[in-house]
Amino acid sequence: MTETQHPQRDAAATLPAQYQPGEVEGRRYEKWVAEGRFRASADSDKPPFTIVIPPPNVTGSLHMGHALDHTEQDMLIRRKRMQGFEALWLPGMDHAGIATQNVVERQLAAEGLSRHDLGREKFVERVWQWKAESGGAILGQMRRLGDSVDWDRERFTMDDGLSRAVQTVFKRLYDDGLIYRAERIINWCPRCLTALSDIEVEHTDDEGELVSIRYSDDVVVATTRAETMLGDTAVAVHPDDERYRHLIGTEVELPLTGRRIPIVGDEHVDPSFGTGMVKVTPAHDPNDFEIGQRHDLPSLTIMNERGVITAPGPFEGLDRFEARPAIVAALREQGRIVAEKRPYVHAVGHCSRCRTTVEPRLSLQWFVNTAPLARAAGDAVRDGRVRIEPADLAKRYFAWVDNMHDWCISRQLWWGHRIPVWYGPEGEVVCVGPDEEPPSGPGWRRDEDVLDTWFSSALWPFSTLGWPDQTPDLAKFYPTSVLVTGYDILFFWVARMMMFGLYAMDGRQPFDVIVLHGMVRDQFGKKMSKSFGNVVDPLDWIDRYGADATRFTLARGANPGADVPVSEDWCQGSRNFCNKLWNATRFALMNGAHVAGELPGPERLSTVDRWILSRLQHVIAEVDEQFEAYEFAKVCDTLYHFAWDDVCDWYVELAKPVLGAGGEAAATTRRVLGHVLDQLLRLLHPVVPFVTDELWTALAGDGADGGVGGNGTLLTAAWPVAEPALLNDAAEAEIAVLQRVVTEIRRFRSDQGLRPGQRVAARLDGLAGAGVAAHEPLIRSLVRLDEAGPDFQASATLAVSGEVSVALDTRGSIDVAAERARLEKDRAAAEKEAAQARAKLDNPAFVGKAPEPVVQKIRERLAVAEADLARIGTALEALPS
RNA sequence: GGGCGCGUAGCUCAGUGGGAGAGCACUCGCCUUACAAGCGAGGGGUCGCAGGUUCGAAACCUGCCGCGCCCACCA
Repeated sequence: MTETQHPQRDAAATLPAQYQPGEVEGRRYEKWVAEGRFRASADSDKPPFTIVIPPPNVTGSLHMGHALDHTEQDMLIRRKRMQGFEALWLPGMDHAGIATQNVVERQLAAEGLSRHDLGREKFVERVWQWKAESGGAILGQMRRLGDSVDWDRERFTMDDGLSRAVQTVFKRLYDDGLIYRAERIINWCPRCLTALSDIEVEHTDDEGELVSIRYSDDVVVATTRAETMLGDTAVAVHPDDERYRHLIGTEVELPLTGRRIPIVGDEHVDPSFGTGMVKVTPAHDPNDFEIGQRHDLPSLTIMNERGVITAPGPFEGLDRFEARPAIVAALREQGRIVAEKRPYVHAVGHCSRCRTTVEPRLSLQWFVNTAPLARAAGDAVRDGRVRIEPADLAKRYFAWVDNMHDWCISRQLWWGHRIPVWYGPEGEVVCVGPDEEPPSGPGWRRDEDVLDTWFSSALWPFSTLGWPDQTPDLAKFYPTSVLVTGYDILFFWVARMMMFGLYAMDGRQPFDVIVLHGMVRDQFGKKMSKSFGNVVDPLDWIDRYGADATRFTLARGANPGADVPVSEDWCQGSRNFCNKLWNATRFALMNGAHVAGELPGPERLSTVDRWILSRLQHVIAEVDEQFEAYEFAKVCDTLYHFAWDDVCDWYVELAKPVLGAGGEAAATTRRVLGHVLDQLLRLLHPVVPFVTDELWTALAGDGADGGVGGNGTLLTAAWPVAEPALLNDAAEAEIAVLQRVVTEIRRFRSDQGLRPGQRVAARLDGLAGAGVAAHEPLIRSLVRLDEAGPDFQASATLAVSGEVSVALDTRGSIDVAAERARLEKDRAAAEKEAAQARAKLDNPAFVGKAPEPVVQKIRERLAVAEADLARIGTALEALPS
C-alpha cells in the first residue's frame, strides 16, 4: 500500500468524535445473529467448548446479577470461539414452579378467580398462555447485553424433551430405590399450600414469646408455639435426669383438653435448657416427630393446611397466630403460665417465595435419598475431576454435600413436572417411564403433585443436549466445560446438578470447572434492595452508557468468588474507556494505519515500535494466564492500562512526530500502529464486543481476513498468540529512560508554572550514556524544548536518572524555593532508601541468610539511591542561591 | 449454636515473605487539530490492635476488637 492510498481515511471520516453505542449495538447484534455467528455445530472438527446458561426464571427480567453472570460467560465463550473452539453457549429458561404459578394466580385473583375455579388442565393451559404472551422478557434483554448464545438451541425446562429427561431420571431413581414416599415432618407454606425443601426456607431471628406452662405440679414445659400443645401426645425428660427420672412412665393431664399423656425418657432432651422437660407434638415439630417414632406415640394433627386449628374445642377455626395468644390467655386464667419471656428472639423459618412463616407439618411426600448421590458429588470435586474456582469455596460445597438431608421433591402445585406415579385400587404403586403406558381402569389415579422446580434444573447440562437420546449434541458438547454462577446457588443448583449429572450420565461429571462469582452490590458494598433504593437496572446503564461499558464495569470488579460493587461513576469511566478506544482507532485511521501485509522486519522497526510490540507480547501472555484463572477483573485491568497508558498516552504520542515526518519511518509506524490496535481490539473483544467489532472492521475492512474462518468480523478473528521473538528488554529499558526524562521535564514545567505551550531552550546531557541519544528529537518534541543557542544560560538543572541530566534556560527567573523544596524532598527519600539498604547489607544475618538475588537487588537499590543523591546534590548546587 | 470469610488511601478493591498499588474522588495547570467522556503534574496510608515466628511480615502463627455471609430441629 502506498502512502497516498488509504481507504481507511474514508472510514475515519465517517467516525464521529464520540462513540455512540446506541447507534452501533442493535445493528451489530442483529448482524451477528443473522450471519449465524453464535451457532455451534455438532459436526465440527473443532474441539468443543460448552457453557449452559444458568436458566433464568421465565418470570424474570434482567438484573445486575444476570448481567455479571452473562458477561463472564460471554467473555469465556467469545475468547474460545476466537481460539478456534466449537463454542456453544446454550440459552434457555426455567419454568420456576411456585414463582410462575403465583404470577398467574395473582392474575386470576384480579379476575375474581382461583385456580380451582379453572381446574387443573385449564389452569396449566393458562400458564402456557401467560408464558407465550408475557414470559421470557429476559431473552430480549440478553440481546441488549450482547450475549453470544446459540438461539437455535434455546431450551425451556417444561419442553417435551426436557420433560422426558425428568421422567426418565425419576423412574431410574425410583427403580434404584433412591426415590421414596414417606410421611414425614416437612416445611409447609400455609399460603402457597405446598411443601418446601429445606433450602427453600429462610431463617430469620424473629421476636416471639417463650411461655412456661404448668401441666401439673411436677411438670412445667416451655414453648414459643403454645397452640401446638393441643397436639401434644407426651412430655419428655432426659432419661438420666435425676430430678425427673421417677416421673418416666407416669402420666399427666394435658390442660384445656382433659387428655392424659405419658411422660417418656428421651436422649434428645437437654436437661440444662429451661426446666429440662419438653412437650412432645409429633405432628407439628420435626424433633417431636422423631421422639414420637422412638416411643411409638400417636401423631395428632391439630391444624389444617392453611394453619387453622382443627382440634375440636373452643379454639377450632382460629388461625395459628390467633390461637396462640388465645390459648396463652386461657392457660393464664387457670394459673398455669408460670413464666413469660418477652421479647424472645429465636430463629423462625419463612417461605423463600412469599415470606409466610413456615409451619412444620406431618405429611406424605416424595423424597430423594441423597446420601449416595451426595457422596459421589463430593468425591468428584475431592478427586479433582471437577474444579471449583476459586478453590476456597470448595469448603462451602463440601460442608453442604457432606451433610445433606434427604430432599423433599414433591410440591402441591399444578405448574411443573407431574410425578409419574399411579396408584391402583388395591394400593398398587406404579412408577411409569416416559415410553410406558400408564395403568388405566377403574380406581387408578395419578399422583397429584409436581416436582420441585430444581429437579428439572438439576438435569440442565444434559437434558438440554437431547438426553435421554444419544444425540450428536450430547456426544459433542457433554460434559460442559465451565459452569459460571453465583455462590448463592451453589446448594440449590450446582450441588444437585452434580448429583444428578454423575448419576444419570454414568459417572460423567456435568462440567469440568465451576466458576463462582459473588453478588452485585452498590458502590459502598451494600446489598442492592428495593427498600434501600439502591437497585440499578442494567438496561438503564445500557441505554445511557452502552452495553460494553456496563459489561466492562461488571467484569472489572469481578474478583473470583467475591461480591462485585458497581457505581454509576465507574460505569461512566468504562464508557470513557470505550470512547478512548474509539478515538485511538480514529487517530490511527486518520493517519493511515492499516493491517495489510506482513509486519516490517526488525531492521525497519524503531525502538519505539520494538518497545510497544514487546509490551504487547507481555500483555497477550498475561491476559491468557488471567483468563485461564478466571481472573476477569485482572484481564480488564491489564488491558485497560495497556490500552490507555502504553498505547494511547505513549505510543500514539511518540508516533505523532514520526507520522508527521512521513517517509519510510512513517510507513513502518502506520503498519505497527495498525497491528497493535488490531491485536488490542481482539484481546478486548470478549469483554467489550460491540465497540471492538465496530472499530476492527473499520480498521481491517469488511473483507479482512479474520483468521479462524473470519470474514469481516472480530467474532471469528483469531485470538492473539504471544510471539517470544518480539519480546525486547533493551527497547523496554530504553523507553523507560525516555519516559523518565519526559516525565521529569513535565514535572518541572508544571511545578514552575510554565505554560504548556511555552518553548524552553534546553541541553540534554548524558543521553548517549543511557543509550537513548537517538530519542533526543522525540523528547524535545514531546516536551517542547528548543536547542540551546549561543546565549544559552542554564537557570535549572534537572537530575533525571542514570547519567541523564537536563539543563534548562527558562529565559527568566524560576521559583528557586519551589525547586529547592522539591529537590530536598527527593533527597530525603533517596537518603531514607540508601539508609535502609545499607542497614540490610551491614546486617550479617541478612547477607548470610537471604537468597543471593535478593541481596543483589538490595545492592542495586543502594547504588541507585547513591547515584540519585549525587545528582540531586549537583542539582541543588546548580540552583541560584 | 456450628462453619466460612473480611478489616490496606476519602470510597471500592488488588497485592499473601524481600522497594505500599489501581480505579474513582481530591489539588494544581492546560480547549497541545484522536479523544475536555480529554491531556500533563501532584497530594494522600503506623496495611484493625497486641503478641509471636523470621535476617526480613501488609502477607505466616496466636489472641483480641470490629464487620459480613452461610448453615442450624434447644423446646
